Amino acid sequence: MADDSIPRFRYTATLAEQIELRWQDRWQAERTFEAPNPAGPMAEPEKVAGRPKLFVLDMFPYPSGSGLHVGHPLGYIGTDVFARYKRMNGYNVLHSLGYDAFGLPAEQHAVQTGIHPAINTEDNIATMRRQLRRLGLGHDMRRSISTTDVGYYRWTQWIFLQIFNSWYDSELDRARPIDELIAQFESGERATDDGRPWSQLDVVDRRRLINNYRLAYLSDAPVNWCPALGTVLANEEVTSEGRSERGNYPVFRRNLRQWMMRITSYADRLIADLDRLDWTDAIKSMQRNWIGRSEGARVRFQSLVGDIEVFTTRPDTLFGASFMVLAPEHPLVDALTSGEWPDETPYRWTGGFETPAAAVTAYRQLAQAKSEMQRQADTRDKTGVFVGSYAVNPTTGQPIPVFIADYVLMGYGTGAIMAVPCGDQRDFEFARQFDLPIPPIQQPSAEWFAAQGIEPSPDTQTWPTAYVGDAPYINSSNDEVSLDGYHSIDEATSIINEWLERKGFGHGTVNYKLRDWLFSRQRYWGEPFPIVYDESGLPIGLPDDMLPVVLPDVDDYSPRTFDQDDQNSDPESPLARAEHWVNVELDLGEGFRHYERETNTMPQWAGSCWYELRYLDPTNEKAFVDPAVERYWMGPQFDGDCGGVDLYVGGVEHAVLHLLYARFWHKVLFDLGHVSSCEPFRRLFNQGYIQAYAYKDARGTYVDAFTIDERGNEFFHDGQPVTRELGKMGKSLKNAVAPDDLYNEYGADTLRLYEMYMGPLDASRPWETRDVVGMYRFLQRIWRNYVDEDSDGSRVVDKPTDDETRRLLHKTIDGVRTGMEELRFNTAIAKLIELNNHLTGVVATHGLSREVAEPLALMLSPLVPHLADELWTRLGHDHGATYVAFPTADAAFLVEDSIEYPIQINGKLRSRITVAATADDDTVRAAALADPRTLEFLAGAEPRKVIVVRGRTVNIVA
RNA sequence: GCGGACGUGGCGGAAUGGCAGACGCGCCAGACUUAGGAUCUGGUACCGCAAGGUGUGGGGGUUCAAGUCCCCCCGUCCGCACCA
Repeated sequence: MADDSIPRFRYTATLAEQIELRWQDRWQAERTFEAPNPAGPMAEPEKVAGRPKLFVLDMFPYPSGSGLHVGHPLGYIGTDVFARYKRMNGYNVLHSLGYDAFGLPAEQHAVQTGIHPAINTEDNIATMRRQLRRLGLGHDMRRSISTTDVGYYRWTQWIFLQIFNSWYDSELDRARPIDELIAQFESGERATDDGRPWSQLDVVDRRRLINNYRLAYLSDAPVNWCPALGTVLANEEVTSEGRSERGNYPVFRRNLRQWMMRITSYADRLIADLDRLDWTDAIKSMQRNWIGRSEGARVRFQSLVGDIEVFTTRPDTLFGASFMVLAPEHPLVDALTSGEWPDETPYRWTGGFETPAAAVTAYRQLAQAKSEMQRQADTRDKTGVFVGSYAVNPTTGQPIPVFIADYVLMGYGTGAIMAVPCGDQRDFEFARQFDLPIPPIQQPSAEWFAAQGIEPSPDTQTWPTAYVGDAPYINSSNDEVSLDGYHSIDEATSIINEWLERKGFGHGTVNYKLRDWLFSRQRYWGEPFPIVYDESGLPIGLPDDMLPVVLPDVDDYSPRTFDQDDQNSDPESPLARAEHWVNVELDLGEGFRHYERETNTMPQWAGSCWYELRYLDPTNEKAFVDPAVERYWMGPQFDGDCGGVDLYVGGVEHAVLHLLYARFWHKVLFDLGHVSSCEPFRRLFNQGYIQAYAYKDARGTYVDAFTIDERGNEFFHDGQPVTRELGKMGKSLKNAVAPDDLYNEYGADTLRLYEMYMGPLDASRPWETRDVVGMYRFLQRIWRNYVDEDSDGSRVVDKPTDDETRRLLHKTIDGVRTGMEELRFNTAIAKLIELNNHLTGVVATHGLSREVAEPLALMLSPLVPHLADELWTRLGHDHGATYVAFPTADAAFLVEDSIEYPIQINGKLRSRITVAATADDDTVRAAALADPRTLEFLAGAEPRKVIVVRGRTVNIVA
């Protein structure tokens, strides 16, 4: 294309870039997006007064070194459009973007290059800020913190200490300062765990006792040890195959001393408060599933070596418990394993081994090997062995055999179950596998038997499956309690629970899948714990005035990693090598003494648990956030509201971990009175992903997606056929499109507009570079309607527009407002295109009336702010459109003079009539019936019924 | 298996229970052009020359009226997954 063929002042990528860079500089110089606070160093009370506030938040990114692709900023553009729209509606909008910068990639980069991760992180953040700035995002840069800033993580450490110095009062159902617990022990109001009076405990015992109550505590419980990564992992970071989420390495259960957070104390509140949040059902249900609340009972079964406690959701089926199953690693298994097989032990139960001990050992090995083989191909065959001893069913007094089997998991409930084969499908299958009796305790309905294709019968040998559900109980009574004749699970459960409690065999309870949160990692690039140890080996929280505990500079950042299968290896924190840092002399109230620092660091999740709060008051050195500032931006807004961020936008990948952890921390801070909001994120919106086609050759290798020949429905690379699939955009799929390419070709406003136009923000959609041109053409047409392409002169005229255009303008304003409010920018843009298409016809002859030019420029402002500000100032205004009121539709122009009614006969569109908008139903009805086409279709017959829907339609039932 | 979301032209997608397919891409035609990968105008669900008919995964239902509400089935995607 020859350059001289383009009009000099056309809206090209070059012109767009000039406009965009100029406005970006001006916004920065004029501090356009700095949001005033009600108090503190960013206080501008006169700007805050009388305006509603809005806190818009993006899930902050990890500052990757590899650069952005067009998929990354989708959500950021969405929040920017919304924030800009709200600013124009008078809101005081807080919108910023920080960086979640601790974590593995920076550390690995440091190990490889020998450059300190802090330097690399800083570089990456600078790069990312530059790339995002080019998009024209209206962020308050003063608030753009990084989790790795000492000024930030000092408060992460402070919050850790708040959690460490708290306990959960289950009666008041909230966290309280640990001092209040100590006071309860001192006064005797609360008994110590072993009953000894507080005064008789020595200092170390007291500390040990208190430590058991802290919300952050050290535990020797089994944790997930990943030798290949050289660190322990949270349950949430381990896949269902027992491998690491990151890297897919084997993970082993090991007893190691690690920091835990008592998130389980908050399980019920984390579930209950979901009802008060404006989140999608999908995310809420993921959180509920993850917490996994189930109501049931704990029941103790006597055995020769002590009670075996089980958790069951069906205590009503206790009479049918005919055997027990323990997880292979259950602590009672060794004691329960008898010296030899009892008489008449079926051969099948023994696994073919001479002794129970041999069978148990062999089975445990098998179970372990199986979990390492990732339980591929749903081999759900029930396996297990008899341990050679019996327990007693408390309802019947009968001995029942005890098995171990891998279908019972140590990590859930008590790691042991009572097996009720007639009422639980897994137990049923196990019973069938081992020829165990299946005593019937419920009489299913005739319909059930019919559905199974068998005759009704209490003989469970004929049943193809277990029966689960309400049904009359049978064989369910002893001298003291009877369920026989009852037929609802709820009724039977409360009866049996009452009996269990009375007899001391058990009690109703609630069980959760959620476990306490493993909070320590053997990593360098993370927040150091504000914890030291004295000679007792017990942890001591540092006083606030010793914060921050700064991450020491070390020569070797690398974690000690091991062969991925070396499960006997031990974690070793890189910080342990910084001996001068680990060993400190501190005065903690008893004069200077020697202490050793905690050498673990916090997990990457820590920094993202509270960053939204720091945006509010990023420079505060007295507090993590000024309470008045927090109350202003995040406080409850209405009755029953928890408060929190007004709009939080991010991907579903954080549905569980980040959102659960952040809610937990926020609730602790709420309980302790540090924040006024009881939830961090009132409204959560999950943006979709930008997908892109990826192409694989015959060998299954991804090939460059930009050198594909498309012939009909077939695709070729270098002449070879390749297959197409839709995936996430990214380097590994060789289908990433860089924003720079779009800037060069079209400009940032076009890119913004295209991303918003592709579809609703919450849907994923494939990127099509060839579609971008549509938005480019639209902006060019806009430009051409305002500016003469040849002379750069204005085409705007100071005279009123015509009626038709005016009505369309107000309809557009109405539609655009709706789209903006509902985050459906695609429909808002469509309305703007319609208006502009109409204007294109008008402008050629009449010029562009200022009456339309001004509101159109303003409506464009949230979407294409650079172009809009340029047009706005060309209209004679001194400043950009950021704080100019968004146009309001005048209802007078939304009503038409006349309305065209479609006439349906028997629901089918047959004709149209046009009547005055003021016509009442009878008039419309008469006009419809007088319509020649209607008469033709009715062929003289009387209509049975005529329905007139004002302003919509007429339906005639013939 | 359980839970959640969803299914509309060649493609991305629009439709408070009230004219299905707004808007964009692509495609077709025309205008202006030495030229068009610029711009402007018109057309474009499917079948049919037309009149007309058929159409929102499939089947049933509610309703004057269903893409939208209800039931069943099929399919896609996401999460959890031997959770007692």
